[in-house]
Amino acid sequence: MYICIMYSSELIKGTLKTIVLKLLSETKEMYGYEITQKVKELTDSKIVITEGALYPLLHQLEAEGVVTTETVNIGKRIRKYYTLTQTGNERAKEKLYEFADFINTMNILLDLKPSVKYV
Amino acid sequence: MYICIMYSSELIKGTLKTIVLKLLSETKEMYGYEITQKVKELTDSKIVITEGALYPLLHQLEAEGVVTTETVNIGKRIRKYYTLTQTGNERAKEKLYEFADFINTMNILLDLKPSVKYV
DNA sequence: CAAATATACATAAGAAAATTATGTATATGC
DNA sequence: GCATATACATAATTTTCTTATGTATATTTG
Repeated sequence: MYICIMYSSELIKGTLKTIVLKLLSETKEMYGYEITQKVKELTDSKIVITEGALYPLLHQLEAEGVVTTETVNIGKRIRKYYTLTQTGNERAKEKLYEFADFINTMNILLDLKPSVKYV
Repeated sequence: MYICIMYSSELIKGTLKTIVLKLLSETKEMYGYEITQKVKELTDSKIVITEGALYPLLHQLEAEGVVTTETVNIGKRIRKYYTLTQTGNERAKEKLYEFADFINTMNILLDLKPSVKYV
């Protein structure tokens, strides 16, 4: 499952794309399994991305020209590396900015403080 | 539409219940239309709740025993007031706590600072 | 060294939650 | 009088994720 222990799944919907774009904007090249492990590690297993959610998204991003892929043979197994295109880098920035703004709005609405800064 | 100008719809999915429960936990009694207007006002029209999203949710919450309703006649029109039950109050607290924790996790993951406090 | 677990991809059926559209009706402001 | 606001409701469709299934190689552990 996309979310494992902590959060009700409905809460997370729609953040997957933002998460993936952010990770790819930091680490030039990543493959699917690597992304799932990185998220698990960074969130202390609070957010666990499933393959059923991730792979279709990655394929969609490729179809949209947001990422390009390179398939590499690791022994007899394959590994598919994803890299952001120029469009992808802009998209990542937009998504992050949008998310930060959304958090600010939610903080005001739900009366949580302080607010998030995104520079 | 649920979201009007600012945010991509996917980002907001799943936050509606949290928003509604929070508002009801602050203002004993609210009716549907009032909730849509309050959210619009508090978010400066960045988040706009649609009837198609709100009413089914309110009905669901009633079926679950989270809220009780009271129908009042305003002239020849009806107004349906929603009030949190005891269960509902607990649910509201849980949802808010969960959301605050989720925001913290996302801040770490997306490297946004500072984090949100929920006491 | 066999079995369990981890690595690594993929897709398809179904569920959940919203969008979009439609419907009904009264009240108010210009 | 007409447009907009108030106030409810539901139904078809879409999006996005969950759950399940499938294939296959690599590594760890008892």
